[in-house]
Amino acid sequence: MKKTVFVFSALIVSLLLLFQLGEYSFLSGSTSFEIIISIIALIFLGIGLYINKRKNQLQPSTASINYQKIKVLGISDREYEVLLEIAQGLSNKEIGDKLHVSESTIKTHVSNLLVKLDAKRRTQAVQIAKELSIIPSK
Amino acid sequence: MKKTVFVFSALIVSLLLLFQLGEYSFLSGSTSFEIIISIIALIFLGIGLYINKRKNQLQPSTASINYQKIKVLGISDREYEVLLEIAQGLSNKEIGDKLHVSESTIKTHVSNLLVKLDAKRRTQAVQIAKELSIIPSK
DNA sequence: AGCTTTTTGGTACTTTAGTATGAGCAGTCC
DNA sequence: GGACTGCTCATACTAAAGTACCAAAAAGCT
Repeated sequence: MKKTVFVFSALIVSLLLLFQLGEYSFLSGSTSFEIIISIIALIFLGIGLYINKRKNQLQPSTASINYQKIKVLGISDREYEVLLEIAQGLSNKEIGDKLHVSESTIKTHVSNLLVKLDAKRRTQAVQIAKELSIIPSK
Repeated sequence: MKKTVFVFSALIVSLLLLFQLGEYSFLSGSTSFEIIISIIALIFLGIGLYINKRKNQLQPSTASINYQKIKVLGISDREYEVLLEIAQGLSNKEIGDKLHVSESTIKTHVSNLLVKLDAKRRTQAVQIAKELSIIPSK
């Protein structure tokens, strides 16, 4: 991928040089115009790619969560919090400690989550939740 | 790869068109210079963002698995198979049926995996494995 | 062939997960 | 104020998951 980009970039640059040095620029009689166009084109291409990089770096964590689907499934705020902790691999006891409630409460939440996500196990619930993009995939 | 070639081909073509347009506008006298510049800027910004999108769509699925790390951790082929099934949310019994071995065998594999991945639970093992990029994140 | 690793399987046991049911409490909605 | 929803917690139970330890084929390596 990177090599291809580099090769084509080099191709474009050489094309520009050809226009500059070749007969085309002679016929048009306007040497400076193409230079300006090229520079602007490259600058804005660079800007587009920069936004790309920015987005790529931000998205994996933010990765558009489908809040609409959470509502449709009837998952409450607290249940969703528990779901996130399950995805982190915590036990019911650990989640209870983290959210300052008893293990019993977590068990209730988990049980409700399994029904709402149509899962048999917490591992399956996590998989389904990621498939539905209601929790980040990493 | 093919898409990248296509994108850059389109880029070159649009460059040629712009030169043509530039030539024409100069010959015809005084077409607004700023408008041409703006159009060029927008087109190339669009191209940059298009490359962005393609990259974003390709990466999650291709998401290079770190086979090196699997070896370093000493995870065997069979253990890795089991790990993938765990990530899919299957129970030990279900994995056993799928791989045509007993539940006991799967338990042994899982136990070994937990040690090698330094996890306490299978959910945590999945999380760690995804963090280390040794299994796909979705 | 001899050695090592992997894969397989078992028993016995502890721990965690999940189900079913009931119940109290706070806030919201007519 | 009653109905409703969400959050909390408990008990009692069943079902998985996980540990520890052992052992024997199967496959790889030298």
